[in-house]
Amino acid sequence: MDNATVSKILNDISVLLELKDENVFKIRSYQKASSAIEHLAENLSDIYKKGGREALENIDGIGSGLSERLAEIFDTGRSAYLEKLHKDIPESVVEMLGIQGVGPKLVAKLYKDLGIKSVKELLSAARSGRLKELDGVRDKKIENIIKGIESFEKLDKKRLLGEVLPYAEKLLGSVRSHKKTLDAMICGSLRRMKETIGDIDILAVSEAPGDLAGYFTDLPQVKRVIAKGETKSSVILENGMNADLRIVDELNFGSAAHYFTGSQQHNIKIRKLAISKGLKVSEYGVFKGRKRMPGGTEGDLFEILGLQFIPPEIREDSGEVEAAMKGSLPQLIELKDIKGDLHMHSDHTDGEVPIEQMAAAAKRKGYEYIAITDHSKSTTVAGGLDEKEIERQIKEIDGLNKRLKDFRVLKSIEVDILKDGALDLEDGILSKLDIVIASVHSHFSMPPEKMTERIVKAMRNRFVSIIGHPTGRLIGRRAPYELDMEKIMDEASRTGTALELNSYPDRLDLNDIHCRLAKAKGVKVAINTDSHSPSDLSHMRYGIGTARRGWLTKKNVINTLSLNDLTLFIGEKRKNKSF
DNA sequence: GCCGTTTTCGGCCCGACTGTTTTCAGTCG
Repeated sequence: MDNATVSKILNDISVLLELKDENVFKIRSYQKASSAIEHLAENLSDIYKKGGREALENIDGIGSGLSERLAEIFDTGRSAYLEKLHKDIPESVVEMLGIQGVGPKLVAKLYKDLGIKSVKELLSAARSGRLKELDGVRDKKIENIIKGIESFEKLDKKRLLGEVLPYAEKLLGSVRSHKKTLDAMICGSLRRMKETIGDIDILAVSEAPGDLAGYFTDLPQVKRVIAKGETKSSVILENGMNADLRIVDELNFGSAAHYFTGSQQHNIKIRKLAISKGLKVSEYGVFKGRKRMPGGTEGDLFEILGLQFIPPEIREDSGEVEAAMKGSLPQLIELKDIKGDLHMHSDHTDGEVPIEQMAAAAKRKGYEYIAITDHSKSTTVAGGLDEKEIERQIKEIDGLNKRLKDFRVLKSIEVDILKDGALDLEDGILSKLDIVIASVHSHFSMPPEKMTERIVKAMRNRFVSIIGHPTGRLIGRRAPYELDMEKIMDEASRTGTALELNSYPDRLDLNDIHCRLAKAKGVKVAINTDSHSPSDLSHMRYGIGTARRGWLTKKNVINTLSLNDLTLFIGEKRKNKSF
């Protein structure tokens, strides 16, 4: 069983406990454990297999009670506790929690006192006025419930980072354009560069907070105002997303940015650490008794607590606070470290423009090299290239390289890994290329052992320098193919093969957790865009964000190397005649 | 349910906004 599944079971339990009005700290324990497991690089099931319940209890947030629940999950594949909780509360009741402004207390009352079991039943009860039978529910509340249900479905959906970030940046631009705005930034999961985003958080400093709040809630893209105050406003946007604007004094900008960036688990950890030092942390600063400690930046906050600056992307309470205490945080990779892009398509296959235009676009980005990696013949839908067409492309690129100054186009191919792990092209033609990416584009549903063996076999070809989008997932549309990632990584490390972090917004494959595992296993990563047009080159920042979430440094990533060193890396593997 | 350089029991992050309230609970992040 994978960590995501276990994490979800614990989270589901916490939600049901909330509806049962259980002890809030018990609920928080389940939430904390769920989050800890979600961000774990190693497979929890393996940890249990190797070290039993004792090994589980070594993980922060897991004690004897939870280790027992987890042991049952691993031993039997299910949780009797969750099933028992679910007997009292059907899934359709839980779904009502997704409505803005409807929380566990209200859902419990709706279900228990009125027998309302679903969003649909809630809507008709709201319209008929039956909700007034409940204590503390009056006209305004009913009106909000109806409005909440109207945007319920859209709100529920998480969206891709690559969709939301550009949209949020426009919104940020609007906030910044207000005359009284002194400063503004994006916070929340967007700043942490999570692969999917639930809502948009913007923090601002303004000379006239009331004016700015009014301006924000009146923006044309705002569909509905949920809350509007001097310091906090919340709206639903025309695209169905939730956006919050928080306005603070300049003095508090840093501590508010920290608080507003999260994650929640990270904030709790930081605030607990502060308490242990006799301090208090809130969005208004660090306090000793009533006295506010000097300094207003995020850096100051960390410094007062005796911590290194923790980059937003790794604020998940997955070891970053402990590392910052010891001063052992890594220097995370940055966009400017990238010297080239090793996965892009041209109009020879399914790309939109000629090679020369892709090269020009990459050069404008300040890159030193790119690889043109068109598809191979098996990928017929994309017009994959056969040997003759590759020979022609080689000649074209050789010609182009003679004309380009201080830039190099690497001759390459994204070769298909066939069903049995063989490659779509013979070594003879591969050897004429500068670098080769091998990817799976067919037969996605295979037993995990078979899929693992298939990719391992491809890695054993000395011409394969990179495995493209290793899990094949399309976020929200296609599950990753099942494989033994640890085995793949061990083999990648052994053969000197890099794994790709594909930056395409719906791929981000490897994901953040995989990146951390790759780092631990000494596997090199290639952060590529898989660009099909010049504008796709800008997707690199999503790959960098994911890499940073996975604690990667410049040294872990091959396309931070100079062309010369990259060539050495490729050559090193090619020296081996067999694996 | 977790956790412990004061504690194995008694704590557990902190604050804004809304609606229904005469002092606060519920929700959200």
